[in-house]
Amino acid sequence: METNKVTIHDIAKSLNIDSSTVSRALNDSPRVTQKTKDKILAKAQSMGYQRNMLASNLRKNVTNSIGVVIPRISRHFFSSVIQGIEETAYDAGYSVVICQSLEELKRERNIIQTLVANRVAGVLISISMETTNYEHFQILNSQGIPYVFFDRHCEIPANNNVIINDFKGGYDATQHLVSKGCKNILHFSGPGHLEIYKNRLKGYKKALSDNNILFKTENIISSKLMEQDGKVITKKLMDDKVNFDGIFCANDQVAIGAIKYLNEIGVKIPEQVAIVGFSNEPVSNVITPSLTTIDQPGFEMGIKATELLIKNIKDQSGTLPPETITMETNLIERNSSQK
Amino acid sequence: METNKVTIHDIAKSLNIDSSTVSRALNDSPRVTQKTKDKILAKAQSMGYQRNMLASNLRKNVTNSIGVVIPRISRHFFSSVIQGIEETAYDAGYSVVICQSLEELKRERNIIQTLVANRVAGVLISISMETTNYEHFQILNSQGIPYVFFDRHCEIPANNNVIINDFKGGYDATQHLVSKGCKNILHFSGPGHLEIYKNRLKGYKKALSDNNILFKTENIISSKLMEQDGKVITKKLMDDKVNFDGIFCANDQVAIGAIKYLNEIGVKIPEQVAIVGFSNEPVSNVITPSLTTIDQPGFEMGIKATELLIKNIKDQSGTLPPETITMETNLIERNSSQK
DNA sequence: CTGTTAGCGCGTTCAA
DNA sequence: TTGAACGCGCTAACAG
Repeated sequence: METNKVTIHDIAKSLNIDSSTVSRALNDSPRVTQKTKDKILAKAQSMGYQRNMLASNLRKNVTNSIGVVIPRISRHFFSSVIQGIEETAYDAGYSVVICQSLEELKRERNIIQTLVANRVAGVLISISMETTNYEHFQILNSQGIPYVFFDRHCEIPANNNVIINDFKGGYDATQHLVSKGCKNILHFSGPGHLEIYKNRLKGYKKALSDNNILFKTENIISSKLMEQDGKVITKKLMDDKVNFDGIFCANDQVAIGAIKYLNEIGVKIPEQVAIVGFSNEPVSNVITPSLTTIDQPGFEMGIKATELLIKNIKDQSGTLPPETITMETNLIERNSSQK
Repeated sequence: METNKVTIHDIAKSLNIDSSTVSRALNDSPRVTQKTKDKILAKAQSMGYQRNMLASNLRKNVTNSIGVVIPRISRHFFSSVIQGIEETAYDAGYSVVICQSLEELKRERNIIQTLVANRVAGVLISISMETTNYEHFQILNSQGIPYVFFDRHCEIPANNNVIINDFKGGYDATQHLVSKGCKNILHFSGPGHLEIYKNRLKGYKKALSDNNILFKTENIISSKLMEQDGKVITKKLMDDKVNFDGIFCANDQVAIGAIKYLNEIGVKIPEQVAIVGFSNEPVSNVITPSLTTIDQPGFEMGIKATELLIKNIKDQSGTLPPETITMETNLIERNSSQK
């Protein structure tokens, strides 16, 4: 047990040089001759040396981990973002620690604390639905830990953000429904304090006004956008015999709930009712007539966010200006002929 | 910048005691009076002390992280397992590092190396489809790092495993199809070297023989079980006009591929054809007549595996006998009346 | 370019 | 029960 006890001192001793030179060589410092570097690397290899990351971390007071804070890993959108994060981070030599807030502010605070205590190199954050104040992120500033918001960002402009063009997404979704002949379009919206849902709503309003359709407040139905919400909302709509010919859903969960409920009660979704969600895979498996989705590029978003974060981590001066990257959605119209 | 520089020395100094006593108190050692303990804890609180995990890790030569090695995070089954892992680990004070092998042996080896170098407290593993030898896991033994296989385990019995009763799952699936009247049931199986697929196949064979149905080798179609495989296989079957009245799919991906292809070419899946997969959510969203699934308890599996791992981490003696926990699947018959 | 020296902050010996 | 002292393995500062 416990083999691998080779330290830089061992390899220094066997080469009659100093351990600090070995350290420099292993870190590819320019302050070592290529010749001695080669010698040291060869020796290290042959002795089966492996750097003790714990000691290295302590000395540098930082780890090679990137913390990721998301509401839920099981949401398809987030797991595809993580796919992008993982690949980018892995290639750059970082490992990824994933933490779920489960949409609770309390947990989110806790997670940030833990990540700071573990001296992560940087943090990627998509805030929870409960998050209305952002004080807990200040600790990252005070500790000099760079961070990037993605998707669910906060309205503070002085941050690094990688976000979706939610306004255009909402606009496209609504415009699509209008062009399909819908006159009375409902919007299942999210919590009013989250930027992304505010912007999707703005897009919805703009598309209506551009088409000379009157905006009605009662057509906006806000919820936490869980699948269950979709069911409950749709049930109430049907029970109340509310008149509508289109729904623009602000996310996939609520859309799935709505479709499932309609299926359950045996209501055939007519061609002219279209449901537009904001994430790909899960909705695409729910077969309805004329289903169209506004897909978010989750994977690419993960890559962009990680690249931006790493750029900030690598930056020595700490004076990089805050940056906001906006990504576009894709409207995907599905074949309505499938049964 | 860089506030929080409170160390055990600072709090020792302000109390006129030694830092070692503070260390003991903070670790709740029995070798400190309750009175001084209280005093120290109060002071630590008021000074805003936070343990430096990096230093602690170095000294103990182990972190409080659990490594998880899985093929793909975006597979629904794995993300539900992770949900269980996360919750259990979090409650026990561990953080979770997720690593994806992407079904590549090379990456899997690499990951194990990295986890060892980072001195994780333990590892949870579901092996890749390429993994046919298990030497790279020996390094965990030699370093004294406990590990547990879940779902995709290897045939080595002297390990900790949390597995599905795949034999019974395969049996139940096949029996279900037979009882629905199927006489000629195909089986979409996985790589022959993986235990789980071998066992599902055994269950299939047993159910056939119990029903006096002749087993035919040509009814077994093996692949890597990706969605694309399901499409390709089904296309070939249809093109070749192969005669069958039921399919037992060894996972959800391949089932989705099959169903999607049939949808694409406009073939209505007749009532007597049932497709049985091995994971829940994604398939449940694919609406077909008489779809039945054999659900795996992913979340519970994550909990069990993590509990077993933590038990092994906590064990000082290192002589805990290997343990194998078997979990049962649930056959879920879906309402075939939905269109 | 290389060697010397000095910790990072904690946990654990050994003494008292 | 507490204190003193040491070192985990590495890197950074300062010499030369």
